[in-house]
Amino acid sequence: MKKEQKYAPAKIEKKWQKKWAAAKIYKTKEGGKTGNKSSPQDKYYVLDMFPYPSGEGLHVGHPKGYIATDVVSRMKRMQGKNVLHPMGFDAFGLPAENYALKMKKNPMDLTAKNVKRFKDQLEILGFDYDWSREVNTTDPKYYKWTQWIFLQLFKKGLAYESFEPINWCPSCKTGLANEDIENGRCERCGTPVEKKPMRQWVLKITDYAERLLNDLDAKNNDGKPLLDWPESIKEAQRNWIGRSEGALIKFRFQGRTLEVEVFTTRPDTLFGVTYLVLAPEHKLVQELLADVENRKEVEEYVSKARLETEIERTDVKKEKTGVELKGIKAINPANNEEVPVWVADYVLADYGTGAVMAVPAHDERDWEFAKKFDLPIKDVVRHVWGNKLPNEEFRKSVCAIVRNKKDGKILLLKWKNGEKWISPVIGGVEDRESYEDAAVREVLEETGYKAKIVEPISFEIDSHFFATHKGIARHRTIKHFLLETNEDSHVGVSKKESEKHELFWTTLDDAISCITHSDNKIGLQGIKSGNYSYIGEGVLVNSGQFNGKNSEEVKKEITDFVGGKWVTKYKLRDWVFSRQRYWGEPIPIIHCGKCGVVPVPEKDLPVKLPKVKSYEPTGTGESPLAAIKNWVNVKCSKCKGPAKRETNTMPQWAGSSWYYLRYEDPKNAKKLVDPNKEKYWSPVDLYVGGAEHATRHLIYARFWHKFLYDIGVVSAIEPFKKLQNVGLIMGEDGRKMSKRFGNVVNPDDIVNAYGADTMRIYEMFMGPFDQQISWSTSSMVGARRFIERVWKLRKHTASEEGEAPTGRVDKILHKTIKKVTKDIDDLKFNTAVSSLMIAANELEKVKSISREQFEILLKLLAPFIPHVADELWTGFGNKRSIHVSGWPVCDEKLSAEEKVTIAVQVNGKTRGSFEALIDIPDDELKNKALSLPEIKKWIDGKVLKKTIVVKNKLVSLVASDLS
RNA sequence: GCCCGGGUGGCGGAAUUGGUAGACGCCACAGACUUAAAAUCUGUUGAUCCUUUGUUGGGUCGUGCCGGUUCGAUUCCGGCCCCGGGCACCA
Repeated sequence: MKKEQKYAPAKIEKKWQKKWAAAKIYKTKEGGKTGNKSSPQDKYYVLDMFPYPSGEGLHVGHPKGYIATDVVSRMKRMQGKNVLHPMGFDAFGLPAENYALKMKKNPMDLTAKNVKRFKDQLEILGFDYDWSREVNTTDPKYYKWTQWIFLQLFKKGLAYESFEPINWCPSCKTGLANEDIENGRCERCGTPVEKKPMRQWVLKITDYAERLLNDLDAKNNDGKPLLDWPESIKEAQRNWIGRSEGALIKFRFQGRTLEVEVFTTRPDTLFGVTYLVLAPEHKLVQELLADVENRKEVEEYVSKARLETEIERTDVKKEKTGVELKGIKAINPANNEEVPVWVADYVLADYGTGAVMAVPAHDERDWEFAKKFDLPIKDVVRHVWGNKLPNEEFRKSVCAIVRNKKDGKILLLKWKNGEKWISPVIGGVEDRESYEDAAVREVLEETGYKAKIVEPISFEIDSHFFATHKGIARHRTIKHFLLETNEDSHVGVSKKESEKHELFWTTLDDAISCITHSDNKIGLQGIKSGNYSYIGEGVLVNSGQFNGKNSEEVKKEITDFVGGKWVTKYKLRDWVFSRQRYWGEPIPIIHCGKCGVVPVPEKDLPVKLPKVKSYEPTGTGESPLAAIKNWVNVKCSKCKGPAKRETNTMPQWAGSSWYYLRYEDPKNAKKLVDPNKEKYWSPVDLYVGGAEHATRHLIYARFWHKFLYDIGVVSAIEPFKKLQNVGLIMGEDGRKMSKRFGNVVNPDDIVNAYGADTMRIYEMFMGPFDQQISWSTSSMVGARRFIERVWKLRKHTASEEGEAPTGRVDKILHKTIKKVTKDIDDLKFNTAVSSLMIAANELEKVKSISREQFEILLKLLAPFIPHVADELWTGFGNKRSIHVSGWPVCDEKLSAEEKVTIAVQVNGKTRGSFEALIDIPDDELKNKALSLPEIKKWIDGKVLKKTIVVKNKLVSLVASDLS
């Protein structure tokens, strides 16, 4: 080794990348029976979400996840695992196609170029991918199997043609899946999505909803979760799948045989139904139309609703609209009451049955609708406060909220009874007096204000409580009212009343927070929200034989009573799988005039995507492929008669739904994956990628995997054992890195200026891996300094006959081995790097270290800074690369501390500390603590009341004054 | 609105069966080296008050806010506020 060789990353990095490639040290050994004999316990499959090679190129944020898997895979390899760490490209789909259209290039050529550029950019970072296993979703050898999976789905009835209206992006000119929509807009281009009826292929993902949901919480035999995934991703999937249980209940129509079925999660409120609502698209609307008195009005409403975009339609703030089907009445099966039937767009056609029973008293949306159209509101669930008490005295009472007409302030009473109560006007209802009269009378008596009732706010609520000031248990039935008054209507108040409480005016918000009893707040909360429906649980009233029962407990009983069915519904929709675009896998289907829909025989796969001159989307519901006559026109594979190919293509998410399996056996021409190899490698042990894939890629892949499991292609029920999210790297200005903001940092520039190793270790060090964080080039220099110090540390090594290794060095090293190993396993790279820095700092302080000791440090560093590590490693004369050497193992004996610092606290505050041998008895620690001068100072003249000793940690003394 | 994360110095962050808050790094400041600068090395670096001017020693406060449990709370409990994300007219 030359003595004063300077650290020059540019020189060593290229050199090592070539050497590694030449020596094939990262080539994965074959698994399974066909391969080596290593057992599945020795394998480790670590996977990145493969990139979508856009034309934009990389910024420093993109490789962060790849660096992490690289670190993990390198450690696992050194630990003797058979590591599979592959990389490939997801290149079909809208983004590439739109970009190609913009650039006026063929997407096929452009994709090849982008992939090349992407690979070059990845290569300079020194990753350990086994490129011999590279996959590309646009390669016919690959998409042959994507098409094959589609055929299997078709055979099982899980791929079907549908003519239902779907989401259509008028700008991208294609249909979209529910998952491709963000707040009513196309996720790609932001254009508001329209509903468009058209023929399309749909995958029945809803058949798997239950399993997709349940397996999120499944446990292994050892009680650990089957999916070691971030809770946020699991939660996002639960929300997306959106399971809810409820009842299907049939309503007959007055004077006809027709029935309508509604779905409700609240069959307990059935007696409170005051009208029925059908979605505008509901079939029955058309069927009933002939007998509807206001037919024209209804028709107009329905066609208007069809034209609305998703955004207009689902805007929560929008006022409710609807039209009554005049002359049509439905019959409530619970009490045979006739209720009107309405059409309104607040009912969604594609959830539940597209029809709902409206219970305005107990549903906010129905309440709003009923208020607007002046429909009756019938209370059937009574809100109850507190539990029934013995010997209750029953009272009907009112809670009168008085509002000042001028400034909207609310009148409250501050009670002088010593309990510090604050309440609105409350009082009992006299015999033969109405609630309304009582409210007005009480306000006048207690406050001296003449007030008028504006509206009742709630139905009766029940309150059970113990009136401490009177010493009796009470049961009140309370009704809240809103009244209005103005200051000049004050007529004075009796002395008796003014002794009881004083009056004050305050704002609505303030009133809600200062009222002392929550049963008196309900009215005010209703006024604040503008909605007086009660959606909580309670006791049934006005519900015939079910009166007095708890609403939660009575749900199934009422369902049975009316012959309803208890069912489970999901928000998850079937996966709209057709795209009317060029750049995707052709759907392997033939349409024959005689035979109908015919699957392409498996032996004819792949159905290759033909080269075309014009791949502009047509917007007609046909893809550009429809124009290629010699491709479209084929012989029917059944009857050999003239037929046409399906011209729709698959969505972007098709190829990525199974690619992880192909890495296990990338060249297999006969099978998607060899079962032995699949058994050996599956599942993926660690999967790293962005959280934005929570409800698309990760749901689709789980769905396909479960299907492949069902048809015996794969052996595990879930594809990805552990999932780790990578946090975005933002620009230095805290915004997303984007050309638009001019804050893009290019990895090539960073590597040129500082070296790949510096960029790698900095990205691992900058913060918790899964957290979003801003790039900081100035912070990164610390990483470069650290590498320089390690570089210099090599001079620190003693010559062969040098000094004997000290215990201190071994202790530092073995503690570091333990920490770094655990941290990498837990993907806490920032603290792993931090402990490596600490170790290097410590080693610098020591006079000299042995070669073996330095090599331990190098091995721990190797996953993070592979080039420097190998350069220094071979500098010591090692022949084989450090990356195929063994990972150090912590020797607990060497890493154990014999001395610890004991903290001493007096009355909970740390007042001193001392060094002590490990594990010495409590008594000795206590005595030593008491003898310290800085401690004596605090306990002199006091009585020691208690002593707490925590082994190897602290002594806590509790002392108090003598008196 | 519902659900899931999170809130710690000038900055990124560390510390979890409750036990010395601020590891590690950046920035900043001071010193060494240098004709000089850069680089490098050494040291200081939460706020505030007292003491010292023999240059140090010590007190109080401090992990979003308020309250509670405890000898002791960033950590546990109750109530709020703010930020990020998911879902949202899903009956």
